[in-house]
Amino acid sequence: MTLILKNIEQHVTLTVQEKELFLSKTEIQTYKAKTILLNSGAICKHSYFVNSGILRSFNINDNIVEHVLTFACEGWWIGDLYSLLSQKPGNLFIEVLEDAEVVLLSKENQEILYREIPKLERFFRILTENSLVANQERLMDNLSLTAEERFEKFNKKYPTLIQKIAQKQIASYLGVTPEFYSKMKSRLLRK
Amino acid sequence: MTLILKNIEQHVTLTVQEKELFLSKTEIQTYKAKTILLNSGAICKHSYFVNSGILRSFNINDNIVEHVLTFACEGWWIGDLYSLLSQKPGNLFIEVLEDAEVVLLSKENQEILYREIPKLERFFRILTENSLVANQERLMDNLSLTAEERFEKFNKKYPTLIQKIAQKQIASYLGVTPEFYSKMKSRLLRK
DNA sequence: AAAACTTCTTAATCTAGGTTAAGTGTCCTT
DNA sequence: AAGGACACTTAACCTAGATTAAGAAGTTTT
Repeated sequence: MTLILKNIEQHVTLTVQEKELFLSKTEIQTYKAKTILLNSGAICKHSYFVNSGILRSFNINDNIVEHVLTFACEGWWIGDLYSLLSQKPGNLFIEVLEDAEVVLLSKENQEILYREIPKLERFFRILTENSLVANQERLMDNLSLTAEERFEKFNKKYPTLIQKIAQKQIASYLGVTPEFYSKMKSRLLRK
Repeated sequence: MTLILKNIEQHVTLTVQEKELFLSKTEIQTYKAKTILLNSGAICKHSYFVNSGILRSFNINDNIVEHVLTFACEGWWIGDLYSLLSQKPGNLFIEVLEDAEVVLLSKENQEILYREIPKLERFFRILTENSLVANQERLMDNLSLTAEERFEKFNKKYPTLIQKIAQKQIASYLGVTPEFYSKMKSRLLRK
């Protein structure tokens, strides 16, 4: 259960009281695979931290095609940041891909915690900075690499994910169709 | 000159002393168009805030093709966040597109300011959150929209930029070749 | 353990956007 | 004001990846 505290203490140090206060403002839930934690069009009320299992966030465009924005495994945060910050309806779905235990931190409690434990401003600043760096890299990769190059990079970066989740999810993350993903994979295996 | 203070005060309130301290840790420079402020392979030492003019950040892949990550006009921040945070050599160039006046904030001074004015943790957290939201939207747009749709969205979002900078820059931001951009533009005009 | 569903594979065909190339316009330089 | 370097356009042709379709292989449900 202290996974989330370990996560925080990678960047800032908390006192025992602060840890207790933090935990008192969170809530733990378990969810079965296929559960939808957030629907497109809804307002995102929580940040989610994954204790175990796998979640994903994705949107669906006019053509009814899904596109994965993020996967979140053990020790990762996930949410619809746009909706969470603006408290307006978002475009993202958040779904459980593999039975999961999740820590929920509501927006209100997050704001209370910023006031009570200012160090958490620093923690979430660093967390967000790291996400932004990763996102910028992915954006540039999508602009400048071929699907095959992105696939190989993904393989190296998340070797365990590939065994755990459906191919179509990875295809969707990479921005290709499942058919093309399959073709690409067999082409690479033949080498 | 107080543009940067106005920018900060959109999210947090500073005392007169804090404002003075902040400004004392920054430096103003003017640059001619085509000046390179940061080279790929170099370590990024500063965050840049644009008082006037236009900058861009971009990378260059193996094929010698440029891809624009960001434009920054009056009132925007720019930098190579990856390199700035890690203090490792980055992949981005930062270049002046239109004669500019820029506020430089060094990484060391930024860290001093975090210590002296903890509210700035909050400011930069919010700034980074907003960048991340914008980046995530752009990423999803690149995955799910056609070049034409991205072009129209860009038009609506940054109507003034289009008059000011070369078409090839916008093409590069959208992820298409200048030739295709030109074709697309005349196709849209014919409607 | 059969039915029903979903995922994955393979292959033929199609298209958004890339490449190459040649010509025109524009704006720095000197 | 002439020359040179870019920036933009147009057009013919090309390709990475999409679409469609149909079958095979797992999974889940009953």
